Amino acid sequence: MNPVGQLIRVDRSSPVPLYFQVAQRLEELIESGQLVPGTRLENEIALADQLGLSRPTMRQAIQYLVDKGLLVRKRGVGTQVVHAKVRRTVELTSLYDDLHRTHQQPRTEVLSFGETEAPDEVAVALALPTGAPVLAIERLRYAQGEPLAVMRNYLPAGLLQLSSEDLAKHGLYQVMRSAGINLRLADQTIGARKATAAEAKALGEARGAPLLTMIRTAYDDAGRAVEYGHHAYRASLYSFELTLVAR
Amino acid sequence: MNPVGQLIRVDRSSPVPLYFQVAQRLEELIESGQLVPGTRLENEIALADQLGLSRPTMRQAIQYLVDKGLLVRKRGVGTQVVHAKVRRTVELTSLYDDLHRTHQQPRTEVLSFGETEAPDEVAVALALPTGAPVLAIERLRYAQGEPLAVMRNYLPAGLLQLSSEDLAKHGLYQVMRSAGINLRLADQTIGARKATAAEAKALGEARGAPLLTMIRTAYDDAGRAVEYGHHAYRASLYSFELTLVAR
DNA sequence: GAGTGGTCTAGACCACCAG
DNA sequence: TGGTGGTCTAGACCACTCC
Repeated sequence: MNPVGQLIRVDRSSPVPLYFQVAQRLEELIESGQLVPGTRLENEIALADQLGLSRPTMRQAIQYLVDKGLLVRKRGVGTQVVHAKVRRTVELTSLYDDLHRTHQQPRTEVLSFGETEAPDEVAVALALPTGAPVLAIERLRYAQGEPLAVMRNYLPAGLLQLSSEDLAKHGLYQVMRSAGINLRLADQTIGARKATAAEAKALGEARGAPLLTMIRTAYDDAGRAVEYGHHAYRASLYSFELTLVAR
Repeated sequence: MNPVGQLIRVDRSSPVPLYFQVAQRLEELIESGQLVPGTRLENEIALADQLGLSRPTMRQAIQYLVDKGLLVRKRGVGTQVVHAKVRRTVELTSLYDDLHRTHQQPRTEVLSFGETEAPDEVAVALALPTGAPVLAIERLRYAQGEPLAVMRNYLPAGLLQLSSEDLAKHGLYQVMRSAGINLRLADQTIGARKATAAEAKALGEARGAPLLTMIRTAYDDAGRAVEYGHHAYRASLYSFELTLVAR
C-alpha cells in the first residue's frame, strides 16, 4: 500500500476540474517513478476521503488513467500501476506536429497548390460529387535536413482560406485548427509499396525502394469529411508507433 | 429533434448494466440508419426522463458512444450523431482474430517451435536477462489459400503450456487468453522494408518486394511483458486499418 | 436569457475476488 | 466473510453557446 493521498493536493480555486488535477498528479507520480509498476493504490473511498473528494470524482480520475493504460483495476482486488514508461497512445495528429514536438526541425516545400476537379477516389472519400472543386496540395516534408515524405492532400474548396506560405510555415492540421475546424475522427490505412521513379528522386531513395504509405480521411465534429490525404514516407527513416489499450 | 426515447427501452431485470443497454441500442439505431449522421439527440435530462434513468446513467451511455466516435457533444449546443459507418477503432487483436472475423479462412503453418536463449532485442523487450530461456515460434500465415505473413514470436519460457498443434488451429492470442492471460497493452511499431530472399520465397513474392512490418510487445494486466513479435506482411495483400478518435 | 453539457456531491446496493 | 470496484440515484451549481 502506498500513501498516495499524502502526495496529492487539489486546488479548489483552480478552474481545472478536480478529477483532472488528481489524474495529472497521479500521472506525474507514475512517470517520475515515485509510483513504480505493480504498486497497489488505496481503495477509491479512502483516496476520495484523503483528498476531500466524493467517490465518483475520485473514480473519474482513476478511470481517466485506466483508459490511458497507466492503471488497471480489478473488482475485489484493487487498483494497480501498470506502466511507468511515457507512452503516446494513438493520437489524431499530423506529421508536422509530431516532428515539431520531438524537435526534429520540420521543413516543408510546397510542390503544388491550387484548386482542381476532384478525382473519383478523392470525391468518394470527401463525399463530394465527382469533379467537384477541391484544393489540392502536394508537399515534400523534410526532417533534420533530409527529405522524409511526399504528402498529397485534398480539401473541399472554400473550406478555409489558405495560402502556400501558411503551409510552408505550419502543419496543415495546425492551420485547420486555427481556422476553427475541430478534427474529431480519422480513418487511416497504413500500407507499403515500391517508390515510383519520381518519388524516389524527390525523396533521395533508390528506384524501387520501399515506402510506407498512409491514406487518411479526417472528419470534423459535425461529421463532415474535411480532408483526404495520401502520403508516402521513406521506410528507411520513418515508422508509425502506437500503443493500444484493451477495453 | 428525434424521439429517441420512444425507440429505446431498458430491461431492469437484465444483468446487463443499464447504461450499456442504452448505448447498445443507440449504436444499433445509428448503424441501421434510423439515426442518420447530423441528427441531434434530445438533451440528457429529457432522455434520462423518458427512459426512467438518472442523468449520470444516461450520460454514461452517451459518453461510451462519444469515446467510440459515434456521437459528438458540445456544451451549450447538444449531442449529434457523427457517423453511420461501422468502424473498427484500434483494437488489441491478432491477425488470426481479424482474418477469422472477416471469414478469410486463416491457415497456419508452424515453421519452427521450441525453447531457445533470448537474443538481446527480445530480452530487452520482454525485460528478461540476456540469454534467458524463451519460447520462439515462427509461423507462416495463409489467408484464402495465399501466403500472407511471416510471423516470429517470443514468449517467456514457462508462461503457458503450448503445443505446435494448438498454434496450427488457433491464434496465439486466443491460446493465451484461454490460458488466463489477459492482454492489456501493446506497443506497436509499423514500418516497411524489402523482403529478404528467404521471405520472398516463403511468401511467393519477387525478390526485394516491399513488406509491411509490425513489431509488437504485449503486456498483461499485471504489467508483465508476455509477448514480443516481429512480423512481415505482403504489402500487396495487406494493410492496417484504424480509426482514430480525438479526445 | 434560455438551454445545453461539464462537473460534483453523498449517499446506496450489488458482483466479484481473496482469505 | 470482508473488501474491492461496478453501477445507480437525485439532486446541485457552473460554463459555454446561441438567440
